Amino acid sequence: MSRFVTLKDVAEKAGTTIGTVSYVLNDRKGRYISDELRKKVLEAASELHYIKCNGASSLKGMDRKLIGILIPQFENQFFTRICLAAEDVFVRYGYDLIICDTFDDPAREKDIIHRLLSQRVDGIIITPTVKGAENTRIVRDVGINMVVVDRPLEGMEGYHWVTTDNYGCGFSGGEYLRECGHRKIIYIGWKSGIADLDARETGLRAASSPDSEIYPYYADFSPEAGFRITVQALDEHPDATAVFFGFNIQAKGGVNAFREKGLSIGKDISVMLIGSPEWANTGNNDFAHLDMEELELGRKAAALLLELIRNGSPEPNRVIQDCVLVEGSSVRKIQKEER
Amino acid sequence: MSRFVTLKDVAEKAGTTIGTVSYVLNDRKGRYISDELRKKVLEAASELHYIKCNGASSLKGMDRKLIGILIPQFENQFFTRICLAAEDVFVRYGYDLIICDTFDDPAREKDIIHRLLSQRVDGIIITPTVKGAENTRIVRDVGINMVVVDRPLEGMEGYHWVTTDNYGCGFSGGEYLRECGHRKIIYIGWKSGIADLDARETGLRAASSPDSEIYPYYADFSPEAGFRITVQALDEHPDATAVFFGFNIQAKGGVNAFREKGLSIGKDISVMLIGSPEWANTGNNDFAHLDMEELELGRKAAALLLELIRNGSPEPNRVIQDCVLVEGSSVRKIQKEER
DNA sequence: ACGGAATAGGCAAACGTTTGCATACCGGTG
DNA sequence: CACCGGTATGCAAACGTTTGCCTATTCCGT
Repeated sequence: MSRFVTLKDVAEKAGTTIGTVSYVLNDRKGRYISDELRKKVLEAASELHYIKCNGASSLKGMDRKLIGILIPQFENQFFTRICLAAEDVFVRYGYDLIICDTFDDPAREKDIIHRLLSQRVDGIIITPTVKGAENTRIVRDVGINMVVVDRPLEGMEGYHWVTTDNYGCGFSGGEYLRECGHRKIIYIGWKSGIADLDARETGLRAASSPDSEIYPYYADFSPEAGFRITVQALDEHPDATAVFFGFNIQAKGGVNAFREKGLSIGKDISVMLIGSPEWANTGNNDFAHLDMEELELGRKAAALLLELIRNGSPEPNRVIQDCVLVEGSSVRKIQKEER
Repeated sequence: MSRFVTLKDVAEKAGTTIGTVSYVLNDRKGRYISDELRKKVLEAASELHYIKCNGASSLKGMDRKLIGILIPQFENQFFTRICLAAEDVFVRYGYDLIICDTFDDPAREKDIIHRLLSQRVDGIIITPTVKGAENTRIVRDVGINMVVVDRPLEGMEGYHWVTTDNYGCGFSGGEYLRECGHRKIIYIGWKSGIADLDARETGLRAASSPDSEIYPYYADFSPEAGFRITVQALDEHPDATAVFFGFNIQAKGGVNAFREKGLSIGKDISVMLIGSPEWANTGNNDFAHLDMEELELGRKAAALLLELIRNGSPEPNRVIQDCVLVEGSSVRKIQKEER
């Protein structure tokens, strides 16, 4: 099938031995090599188009130059942006990124982790499923570096974690809606089983004024479910003046419900969401939202993992990143006298 | 650092030798192994949490179980969808996917290809840059299977290629605009240096009626460039009734130009694009567009590559996928008497 | 009783690297 | 001249697998 040039081939052509070739190509010090021979080796390697076999060198304890990243939803821009940013960091240090989609399925997650270990990756970045703590135990056991992003490993201690301020997201959004005069708010959320994510709703409630009414609705983590639940919520609460989407993926379907119901966004109904999908401010859309700056999140996670791989770090790190409120015409400012 | 269990450890615990363990774990036939010993080996492996080292077995000619995919723009949903679909196919066969962003930079592409070969991937899927033919020569030389997606390898023969019908996209769009009565159309395109992509404009022109006017504008492959060029085009051609975006990435910025100029999409100006970014039909947006069905594209490419890896295939394959016209309220139907 | 399957499993060579150890030459110093 | 440190390179063991080649026992038919 495929035929690769090996050190042996290079050594033969340069008239020396594989040991010497290895030293030259890796530019190792602690060994004397004449300029003449070095040049011959380099030439031979280049002429034969020698490409080192990473798998073989990793057997000798070298870096595999491979990082695995597990995300729960590839179609969710929040996660693809994290990957994008991480990849950009890793390539600078010669690492390749294996990107895996768990589809939020714990069984699939377990499987993927196994495969990644089998590839002997140098490190893992993961946004875990509900069973993440259990599934990642093996990673810790074999001693592979890992950084958790976004969601926590529930029931586990002492891991490295880079995340957003979920409570803050909810709170900032709630504050903005309160300031704009909204008192009856539909909240669309996801019952993920991950306590940390529920803080979005908690934050929203905490920021709302005491006389406010929050109508909570929960659906699956998909645009379709978001659409259906939004229609239902609007039907059941025609008095609501605003809809707050806790998750952009549900919002994507949800925002299509208003057209369906003949409601004009920013006039008949105010809409806001957590996250910055590209549709939020493109074309006719101008949605108020909370930017979680996921590019920065990905960069931080990648940098932390690299640090761990290179130097190790005894004490577990935890980084919480603030979110940024972005105003938009999708939220109407209700005058005092209107209420 | 990390400490993995090896075949030797398992063999010791099971009271046998590594050879036998290997046979058992890989379920190789052609060798007799008593049920008793097999059970002991399996138990030992599971208790010790043995995880095979793929790198070592690939040294012996086994599959690396690793596929590389190169795309020019990670932030472009067209490509992320291709990856998403491909990943989904590959995992079913136990392959991991290394996703790499070339940023359309030939030097980076060359670098990435080198790294992937160094990982001894079993196959490569690539949407090449302008220098793709040159940069992928080495892939062919070492005999690694490769499938090209979307753009061609210009100046090269006999490779496997899965692509969309660029001419057809332009033609279908032009036809639709003609039927809706549009005669003065701004075309926003990308001077990529890739002839195949220019067929989009050619198709548009071919479908337009003879008395039509096409105003072509070209910009870089980014939303920002798309925005600027659209503003300029609108300034220079206030008589145009429609704008046709050849590339969704430019369109993303471009569609924000209309708000800026006080033009209402679907009323004052008609807008259409090639591609199906998620913003096109979300919330207030309802853009007519040409769906290239990239999920299907990714699936086909992955399936073809798998086929090549498993069975090989002498004659190079070429698959061209049709695009689908999706109507939308962004295009106004101009009445005869209005003209 | 004997030859030959069939059953069962050990041994060691290879895959492509990295690296410690050994060798060998040279010039200079005591 | 014996010794030493510096220079330059070869040799071979290991890393964790896979697999071809042995050996040894049992069982059956003649």
